[in-house]
Amino acid sequence: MTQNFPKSEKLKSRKLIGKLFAEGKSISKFPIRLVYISLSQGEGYQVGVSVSKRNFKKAVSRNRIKRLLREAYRLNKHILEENNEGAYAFMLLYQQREMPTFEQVNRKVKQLFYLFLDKETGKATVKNTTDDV
RNA sequence: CUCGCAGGCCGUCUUAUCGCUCCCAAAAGGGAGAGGAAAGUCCGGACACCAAAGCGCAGCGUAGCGGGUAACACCCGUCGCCCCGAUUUUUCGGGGAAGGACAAGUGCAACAGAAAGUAUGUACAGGUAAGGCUGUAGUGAAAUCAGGUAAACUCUACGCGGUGCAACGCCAUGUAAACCGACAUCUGAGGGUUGCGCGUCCAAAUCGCCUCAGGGCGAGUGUCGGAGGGUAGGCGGUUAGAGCUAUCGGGCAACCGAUAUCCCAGAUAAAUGAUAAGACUCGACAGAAUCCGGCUUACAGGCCUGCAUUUUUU
Repeated sequence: MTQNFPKSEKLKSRKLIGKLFAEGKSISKFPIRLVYISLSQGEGYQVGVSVSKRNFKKAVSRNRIKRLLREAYRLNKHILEENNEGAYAFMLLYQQREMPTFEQVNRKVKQLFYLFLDKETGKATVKNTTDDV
């Protein structure tokens, strides 16, 4: 399985991001929220991350959390690729005021991905979401 | 060695695995990758565009003298002033600041005092035709002294055009075409223009018909508004520069010159990270966004230099 995060998987189009927030569905596993939308063309995932300036005034803190979110995606994206072949745009949002550890972010992102698979594919996932500690 | 003041410097490190951005390479692979403040956006520039890049007013900035610089409100030197310490009849050392003009006008001034700016008129003495007319006393920093005050208005001198890389250039493209309304067509609708004014600039094309000869109507053209309908991508600008380091020379210094050497982030929903292990003094403030020079603010801990001070030893 691959654990890289090349440019082609980064959500870059301003237009697509606008569409994502306007029309996308969302699932939440506090303090992280996943907004996603199915893409009609292309394949694979395009992923962006975001932290509100309101919750973290300092750029250093926002950078830190965005890096943790990207890292969590990179290490867990095999969960998505093994179970779903569609094309999606993702936006991961961090919605708390406290600085998390990598382990906290990693766990929540994993849970979110399983929730996403349940919802989109309907099939039972390999792992249960609740006992994942 | 103790405590204090001033100035300067550094600002976690090492290894492994998995990643990110840029560059080199056909590939394998290799190389580089946040700060002293990257911050606040407060000054000064470079660079780019804008019409008369014109003038006046307004507005803003600066303020001993000399120097440095691309430039400055910054830096250096120096004079005067103020404060502290030593010395004592004059110096030395350290520190501080927003240091042009109150003899143009206006304003302001605690306490004391009869009276504090159009000045006032107590006591004693002197003097007069008469009178605070004169002196002294008294209050106060100051009592017609050309009073004080310009981090008060103001005045003087000098300087300042505006907007900022979301500038700007190129490619792609729909502020499109068609439609409706109003106004105008050189006696000009309207537009451009920095806060205002003046000035200046841009701006349409005429044709047909009717006529009582003034003009009228229509088409075209132009402008404004309505409605309609998008894009929001790519490349350049964009990192080799008032550049870094070293040596020598000039200068009290800021700084300048010469030679050698090095290439040192370049992202764009936006790279520089994650995990594991280890070390120690246990890691603060904090993330480049066109680029430089300053200022200001934030900052755990550590180091160095100078001055003063206390103590010990020789």
